Amino acid sequence: MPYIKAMDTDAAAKQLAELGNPHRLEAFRLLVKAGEDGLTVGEIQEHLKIPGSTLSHHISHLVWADLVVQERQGRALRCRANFAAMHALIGFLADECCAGVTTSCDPAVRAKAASN
Amino acid sequence: MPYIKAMDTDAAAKQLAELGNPHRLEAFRLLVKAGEDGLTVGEIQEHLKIPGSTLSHHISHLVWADLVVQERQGRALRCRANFAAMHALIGFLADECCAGVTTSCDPAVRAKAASN
DNA sequence: ATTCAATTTCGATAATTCTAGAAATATAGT
DNA sequence: ACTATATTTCTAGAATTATCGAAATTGAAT
Repeated sequence: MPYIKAMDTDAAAKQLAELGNPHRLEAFRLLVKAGEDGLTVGEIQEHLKIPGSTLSHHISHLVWADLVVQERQGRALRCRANFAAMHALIGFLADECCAGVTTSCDPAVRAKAASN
Repeated sequence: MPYIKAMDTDAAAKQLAELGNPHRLEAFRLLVKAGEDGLTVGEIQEHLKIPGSTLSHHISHLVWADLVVQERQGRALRCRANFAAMHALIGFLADECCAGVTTSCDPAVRAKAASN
């Protein structure tokens, strides 16, 4: 049974490639750390210190790959990591490297591991 | 406690970028499926059906990123997935997305999950 | 030594991605 | 309507990556 839903190689490659850029990976890391609150584009920019147009380009990549979702809040755009997509990607990689086991991102696995 | 060893963002980005190419991801998938036996470059080529020079280029990327190791066997080059590196990468991603839990690639977690 | 087989290196071109300034758009406040 | 803020879109150049044929390398076999 696939973790969330079957992911084909091309979709996984797309997401991996998007995460494979230092600026984008760092931005994504920040968003994960920020959790459900997410961060605005401006807040991300304060950390990355790169021009807005460059950052916007990178974030649009992450959105296009469905790794980040955006929601407008007034004149700011709030970005959030798409945790479900990330879990699916990790599940795909775990399938590749561990021959089908689920990841501990799976609540069921975490519960079992925690019960000790 | 990090999964295998701490991985910095740039190293992770490098590996993610290398896996983020459809040809390379497919080649890596084949190597994972092949397990410890690995595959020769020629065997990989039979599957991918791309020119040898192109394939060689892609494999050298995977080797450079430490995701694949090569060993000469007569006139063939046998390639193997670097499972330890893959585990470390998945561990890094899991840290990013699950706030520090280990992956089920971790034998301890797998044992706990299996004991039910 | 010659030949064959497996793979890499070279070299050139095509395609993609990155970067960032300038202009445009969207929203809120006055 | 005007102004300021937040962010994107446009545009173009620079840099990187992908592709693949041809030539070179490596090792095995005759």
